[in-house]
Amino acid sequence: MPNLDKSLVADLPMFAGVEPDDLNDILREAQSIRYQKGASVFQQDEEAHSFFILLHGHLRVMKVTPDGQQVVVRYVTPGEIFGIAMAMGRGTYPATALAVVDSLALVWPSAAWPRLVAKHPSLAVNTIQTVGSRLQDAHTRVVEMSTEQVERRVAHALLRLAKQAGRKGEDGIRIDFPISRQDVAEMTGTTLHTVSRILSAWEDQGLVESGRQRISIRDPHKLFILAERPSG
Amino acid sequence: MPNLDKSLVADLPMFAGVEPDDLNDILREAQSIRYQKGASVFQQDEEAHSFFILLHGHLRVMKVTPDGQQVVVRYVTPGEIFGIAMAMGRGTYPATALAVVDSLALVWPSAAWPRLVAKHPSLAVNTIQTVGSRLQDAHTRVVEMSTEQVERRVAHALLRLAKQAGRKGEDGIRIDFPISRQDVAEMTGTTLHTVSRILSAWEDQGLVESGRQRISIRDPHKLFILAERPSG
DNA sequence: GGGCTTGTTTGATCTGACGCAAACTGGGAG
DNA sequence: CTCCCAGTTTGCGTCAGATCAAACAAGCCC
Repeated sequence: MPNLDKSLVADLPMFAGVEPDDLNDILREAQSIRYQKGASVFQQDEEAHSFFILLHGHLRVMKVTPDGQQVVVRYVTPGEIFGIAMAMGRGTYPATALAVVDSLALVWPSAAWPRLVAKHPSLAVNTIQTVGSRLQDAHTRVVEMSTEQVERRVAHALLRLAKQAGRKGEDGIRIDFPISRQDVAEMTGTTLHTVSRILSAWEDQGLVESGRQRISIRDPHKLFILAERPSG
Repeated sequence: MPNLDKSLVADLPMFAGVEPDDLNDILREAQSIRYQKGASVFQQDEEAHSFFILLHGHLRVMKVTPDGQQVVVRYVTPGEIFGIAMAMGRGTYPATALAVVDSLALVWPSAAWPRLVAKHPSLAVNTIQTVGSRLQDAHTRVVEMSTEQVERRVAHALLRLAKQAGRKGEDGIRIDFPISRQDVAEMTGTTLHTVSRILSAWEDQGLVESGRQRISIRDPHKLFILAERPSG
């Protein structure tokens, strides 16, 4: 993995507790690959040949049902490890990852994983924490889907997006990659029509400002109230 | 951990690749504790003082929302590790675990985890796989909640219960612990009323046979068809 | 810059499932 | 054996949100 600023990578949670020398050893086996906007990084059910760390850009991870419906599992933000299907004991990827903007990732062959983990036990510990926190997120989402109605689910989704990919601008916190009504619908288990109606209503109230594949949160606090309040 | 048949424990997936001597080392730090039906093993938001392996019985793991609604996260079956909040980097349990029948578990202090993992790297590898497979399950559930309507969600839930806690009887596959309509509702994000209606209909069609806190699947194949078919 | 594609808005209608309410029943406690 | 309670069944009215349908707009390509 030539010509890459290691100081950035060294601070990632995945490499916490890893000595600089060991880090070099780990990075030596990786290559960096660019993905153009719209390109797929890996496909659902494809053999899990590699695992990755995102350096730049944003990915959408989604699952497709047998009858063609899509569900957005999550968005990957820089610094995150992803595609670790092999480490989780699977032979294939459980979902598809797509670059929503031009992106750059470190890529290791899955075959390197057992060796790396054996040599650098911190990796295993950090991976447990990473996967564990994703499990929490997934459970949170199950709880939301079970108990909240659509408007609040959308509010929660937007707040989450703002936290992990929000960029402060003059019109509030803007989600830093193109995202459509359809995408939000696939994150919250509803339809683009309903999302559109909700965003229109929020726009009238001055809560958000949005357009074609673009959402900014003007009033995060009010949105938060709306997300938490049983019926507000 | 005195007087326990180690041969049973040795075959658990969590201890795959662990040498017998090492296993003794691990088990030495555990104690076994009994939980009466209805007793809580740990509580949501409580400090994560211990982690566990279930030896006998069944636990219901659930989350409670701020406004008091419950969601069943999963049922724990014998052989499974649970309560590993600490390993996942959390200080408190994210959910409550309740014994639905008299149960028996091995219990380790959470403080022992780092030491055990450091000494027996297989534990970390196995834990990643365990947590990973739970993450898959959770994502599957999110997809179901997003794309399927209630009847199919209930069908999937029952099939899953049958697979992990089914006991063959004369009236089909019976779920091996007391489970109410309310419980099924909390697993599928619906109400006990709707579950009751669905089960009644299925009973008329000879798909299931059920009663007070008791469900048997008479015709798993037809139920499976119903669960998978877009509109059957 | 004109046309086309892709995403968005908004209206009208329909319905699955929820909420409420009330009756019913299995099985344990005394 | 009877009472009682928790769990279950079932009917009915209602509504959040899906579905269907159509017009509309922002970019992008040529």
